[in-house]
Amino acid sequence: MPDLSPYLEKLPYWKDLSADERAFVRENAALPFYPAGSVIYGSSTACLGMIYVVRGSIRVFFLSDEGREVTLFRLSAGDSCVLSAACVIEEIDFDTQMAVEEDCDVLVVRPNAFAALAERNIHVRCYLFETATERFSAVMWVMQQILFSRFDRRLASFLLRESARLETDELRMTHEQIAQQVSSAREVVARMLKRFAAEGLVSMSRGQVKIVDRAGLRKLL
Amino acid sequence: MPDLSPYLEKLPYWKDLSADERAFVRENAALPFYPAGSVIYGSSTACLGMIYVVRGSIRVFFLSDEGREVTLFRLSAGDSCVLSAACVIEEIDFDTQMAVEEDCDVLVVRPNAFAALAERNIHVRCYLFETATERFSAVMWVMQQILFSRFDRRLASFLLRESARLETDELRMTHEQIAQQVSSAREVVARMLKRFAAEGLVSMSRGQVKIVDRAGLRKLL
DNA sequence: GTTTGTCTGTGACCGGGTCGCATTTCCGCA
DNA sequence: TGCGGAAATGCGACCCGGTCACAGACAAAC
Repeated sequence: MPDLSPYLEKLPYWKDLSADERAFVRENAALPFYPAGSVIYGSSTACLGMIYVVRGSIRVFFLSDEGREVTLFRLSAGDSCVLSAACVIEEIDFDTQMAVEEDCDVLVVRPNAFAALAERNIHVRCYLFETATERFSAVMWVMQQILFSRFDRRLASFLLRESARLETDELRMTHEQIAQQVSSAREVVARMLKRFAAEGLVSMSRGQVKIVDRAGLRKLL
Repeated sequence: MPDLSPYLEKLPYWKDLSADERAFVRENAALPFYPAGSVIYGSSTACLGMIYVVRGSIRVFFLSDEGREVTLFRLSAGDSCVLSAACVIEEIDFDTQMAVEEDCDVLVVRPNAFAALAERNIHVRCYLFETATERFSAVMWVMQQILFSRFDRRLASFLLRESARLETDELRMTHEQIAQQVSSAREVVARMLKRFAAEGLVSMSRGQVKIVDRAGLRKLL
């Protein structure tokens, strides 16, 4: 059993806990490892609780009955999230899925413990709603994109963002993976990338997209 | 200048305020009247502040550059909302519009005052994020509908909900108004209503839709 | 009556999601 | 070295719903 202290101290509300409460959290926390590809939270899994990502990255998305996915946001090292504790938060009554993109170590505070804590300590309660609100804000931006932006814009914007994030203009992703991130279908991404390629904005090869004309892409926004 | 006390006491966080804070709110509150049709908050208006609806109803929606609207939720008597104070809440950085549906009396706490209050009083701060989260939850439901539900379902569901809410099966609404509520276009609503009528689910006349076969509509869900 | 504005009906078109299947590329392994 | 299968891509047909451009149809005011 590893010592969780260094991670527990990273919790945004740790400083607002009493000694008793800290002990209580310590007893109800764990640090599981999740391999890439695993689904850590969703309709088929039990309630997870509040999470803090120590290493790796997680994709949070809607899943429809027919299997369509809409990506809401991604969590990476240092992020915490309470949507995985939705089941014990009465103010939140919708359901999301969480899938691991890169191998993850995740600090988990069990759902009931977290709920009890939020009940007793107003700082924790405040933290809970505050992070939820921040996610809200981010998700609203995504929704505006999906609802109002033509697909060429959305794809161009994604390619530019991703290239900036990874500091390279050779993106190692399949059309399928891109489609997942921009919440569209593989064929649609392929169609548009082909158009982009015809216009000299990008070049393609199996499993990779290379940005050729960054300025041209930016003009689409 | 009317006495605002009876309304101020309805604020969810009123009981958590000190005497000083109550006086402060009193000095920074107002009770304007807004006629149906007016836009009380949006890209073209100043920041409004935290609101509490005393009478009437308000529609909150996204507005795209091209003028498309997506209805998020509606506020009616007794509801409060902080999205109209988004400009002073750094955790919220997206923008909505608010339009009056039925003549409204609205208790308003000016933005800076509300922000100052939230800064000083953790209960107010907690209230702020808590209501934001509740809206979040409701909006997510709407988004799931728009993203995943076929239009016939969405329309049927709206007709049934509205008929239940108003306790009548004769809905006095134009196609245009219906389209606004379900975030679609007038022509699309007309098409679908015609189909519903052909199937004997509803009957139509100018400015009104009558639900004929409630069970049939429900079967669409 | 006529006028005017609101409401509704309709056909054509477009973007993008869906489906089915063909083809190419990669990679492990005989 | 070549083969088999999975993964990745290409592509045409179709559907749903949003958009556009009109053309009636109806109601209230005069």
